[in-house]
Amino acid sequence: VARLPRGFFRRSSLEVAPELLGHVVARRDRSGDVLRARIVETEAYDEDDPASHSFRGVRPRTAVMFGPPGFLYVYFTYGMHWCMNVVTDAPGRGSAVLLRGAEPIDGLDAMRRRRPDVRNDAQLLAGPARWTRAFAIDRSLDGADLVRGSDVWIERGTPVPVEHVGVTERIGLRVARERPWRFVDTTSAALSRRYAGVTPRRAPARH
DNA sequence: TCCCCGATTAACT
DNA sequence: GTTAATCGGGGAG
Repeated sequence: VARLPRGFFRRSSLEVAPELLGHVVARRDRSGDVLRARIVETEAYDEDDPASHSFRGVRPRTAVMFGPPGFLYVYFTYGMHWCMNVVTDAPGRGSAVLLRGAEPIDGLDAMRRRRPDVRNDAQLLAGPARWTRAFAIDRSLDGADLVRGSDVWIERGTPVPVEHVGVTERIGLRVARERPWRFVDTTSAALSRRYAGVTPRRAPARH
């Protein structure tokens, strides 16, 4: 199975985020189990974006975001959760795509082992920190090469057709929340938040 | 050094 | 709908 090439990631995060939907994240864990999942939810972040970790420039934590594309940026948050991103755009540009949700394909037993409390398989990877826990992703994978590495990579899948790509505001932000930079497969049951569709407008007043 | 709060989640009312 | 858990980043002093 072909991996997505470096060039796929060497574009703006706003282009890459919706196009990642439908492709497959693969992970070989320390037990040798190979896990696979179909991407159904992403968010774009960029350096001109007050909500992005790269907004304040290069820091030890965010150095990977400013490096070459096609690498994994992993960060720790809320004192207990890991989240993973795909680094995008040219080197020097602090941009990335947050991987927020996916549908399990292979390695279900290994995922369930890490989340024995989750009843519904569709919920195993429905959220950025749920996904990293089920995939055993932590700081040791920060900076992993998705194009040539053997711990985590991205295989070519079937892109989600544009009519099934939903666009919404990003989740959990207080700053720049309004940017419509979250992308979902509207047909998926593995979203971190249900896609509500276009907000219905109030019927025009009659007179 | 101190303080605030976060690209979250689960368990509440 | 609200909130506790838990810790590292970053700004203020």
